[in-house]
Amino acid sequence: MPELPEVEVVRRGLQRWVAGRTVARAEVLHPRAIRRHLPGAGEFAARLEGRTIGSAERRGKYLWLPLDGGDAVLAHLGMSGQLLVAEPGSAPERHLRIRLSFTDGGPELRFVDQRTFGHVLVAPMTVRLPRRVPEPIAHIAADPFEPAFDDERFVIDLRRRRTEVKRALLDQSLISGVGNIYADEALWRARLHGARPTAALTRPKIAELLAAAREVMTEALSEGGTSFDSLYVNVNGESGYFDRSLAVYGRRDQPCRRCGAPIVRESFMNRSSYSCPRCQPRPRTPRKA
DNA sequence: AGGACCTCCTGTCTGC
DNA sequence: TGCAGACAGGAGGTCC
Repeated sequence: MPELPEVEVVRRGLQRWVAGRTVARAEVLHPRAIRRHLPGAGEFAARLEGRTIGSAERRGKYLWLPLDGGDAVLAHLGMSGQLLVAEPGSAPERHLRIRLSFTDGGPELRFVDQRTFGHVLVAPMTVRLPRRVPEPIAHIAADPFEPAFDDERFVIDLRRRRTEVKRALLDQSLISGVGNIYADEALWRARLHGARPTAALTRPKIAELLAAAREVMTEALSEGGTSFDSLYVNVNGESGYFDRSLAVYGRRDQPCRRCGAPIVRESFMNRSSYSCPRCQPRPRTPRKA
């Protein structure tokens, strides 16, 4: 559920609470949480203990903490992941998966994740410019708030795809940070149905869609990030969410805030898409029967 | 090789 | 009441 704005809230929390601190001990309480760290839990802990965290970085929905020595702790929150700051010795959360304690004896960093779609690993950094990122996410595109994001490139690449526009928005190798909620919100703002073929979109329409995505995520961030299920909490354990501002997501049968037509829910890739049937008409020629 | 679908996972909610 | 099934969905893997 956490998308770019929610992850950015977490990043800011990490920057405040763990940057500059040295890891004393790393405990893995559930092996699935480090399943992408192929050498396993013992090596994961050994790679962390004694290392000092430099800062907190983000690209799209990925977070990382550069370590002295050149590699980084990389994390993805998945659906339900939380990074919590907690007093040492305080009661473990029900779904506590990883715990980092620090040499200064201050607050621990805990990775808590009910559905275990999230993961954490330690990895080297790429050397590729303009921005060095952890190797496992070298294929993840810049997010639309990074200086490295190229609007003109995005327009060209999107039109080159032979797919539907919502699928393209969710494709993290084209643009990162956009998930199901903000994809639906951006499409509503741009008055586009998610099933519209990307190749048929005009350049101005794509620019409008990109602007809408930036707007909706900027607004979400200004409200502290959003998350519907109570699972999402920011790094300090404080819940953040932004549901009042959503125009379509989760609003089936409620009136469109623009035209009053009842919002419809459609099935999409085993999940949901919400849209206004009047403002965002389905394409006339469906790609599939 | 790009695009589409499958799967992982657990807690909550709905309907019979 | 209880249980089965739907639902939430990011992203890597796999298949075509």
